[in-house]
Amino acid sequence: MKGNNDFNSLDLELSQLAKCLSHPARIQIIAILSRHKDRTCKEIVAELPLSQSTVSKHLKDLLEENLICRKLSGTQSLYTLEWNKLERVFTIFERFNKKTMVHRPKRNCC
Amino acid sequence: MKGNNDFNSLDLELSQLAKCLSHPARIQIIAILSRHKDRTCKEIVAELPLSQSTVSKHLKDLLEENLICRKLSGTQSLYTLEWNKLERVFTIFERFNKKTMVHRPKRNCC
DNA sequence: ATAATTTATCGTATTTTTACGATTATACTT
DNA sequence: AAGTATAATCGTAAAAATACGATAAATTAT
Repeated sequence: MKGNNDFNSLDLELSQLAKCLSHPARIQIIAILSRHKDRTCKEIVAELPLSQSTVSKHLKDLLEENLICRKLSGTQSLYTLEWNKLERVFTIFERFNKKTMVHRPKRNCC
Repeated sequence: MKGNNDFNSLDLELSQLAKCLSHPARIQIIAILSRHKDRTCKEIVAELPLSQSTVSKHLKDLLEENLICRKLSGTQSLYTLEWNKLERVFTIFERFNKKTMVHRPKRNCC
C-alpha cells in the first residue's frame, strides 16, 4: 500500500489479515488445510476452480502473511496451516468486535 | 468478481465482508461510527488522512455492503453504523473460526 | 539417460482498487 | 439573489489483484 504511516498499526494489521480472507479461494485453502494436516499444491488445486498457477499465487499470498507454511518433499510442496497465526487472526477480529460492539446501544435504552 | 458460481456462498459472503475490512480507512470509519451514533462526511474526513472524495468512495463501498447507512440532513450526509450487519460480520467470522479451529490438533496428542 | 511429475515463476492481459482534484448539485446563509 | 458549505460524482492516473498459459527447475520413475 501507499502512505500507511498515517494509519495505526492495529488497523493496519487487521486490514492485512482481512485481505487474506478477501478471496474465496484463500478462504477455501485455509479450510482445506484445517481439515487435512498437510496437502500438496496439486491436491489443493484439485479442490479449487482455478488453474495451478493461480492457486500457486494464492498460496504465495498466504505464505507471505505466514498463515500457511511450506515444506518441500521431493518434487512436491506440502502446505500446512499455521495454527498460531490463524488463532491470532481470530484474536484480532475478536478484539475489533469487542472494541466496536461495546458501544452498541442497548435495546431498552432511549 | 468473475466466475464466482464456482465458490460456495458462505465463502463468498465471508470474502465480501473481509474485503470491507481490508482497508484501514474502512476499519477506522466503522470504529468512528461505533463510537459516535452518527457522523457527517466532513467529520469522518477530518479523522482520516485522505481526501474528501476518497473518503466518500470508502463510505460508498461500506454503504453498498450495508455496513453503514446514510441519512440526508440538509446539505450534509449523516452516516450511521448498521449494527445488525456488523454483528452478522462477526457471526460469520466466528463461524469460520469454529469451523477451522475444531480441527486444530491438541497439544497433548501425537 | 530419458521421460514424467510437480510446482514456482514469467509474461501478459484484464479488472479492480485506491487516490486526488475539479466539478456539480443541493441546501443553507446573508 | 448571491454567496457559502457540504458531499457525491466525474475524469483520470497509478497501483494492485486476479487469472491463465507457457516455461523452467527439480525430483522421481522408467
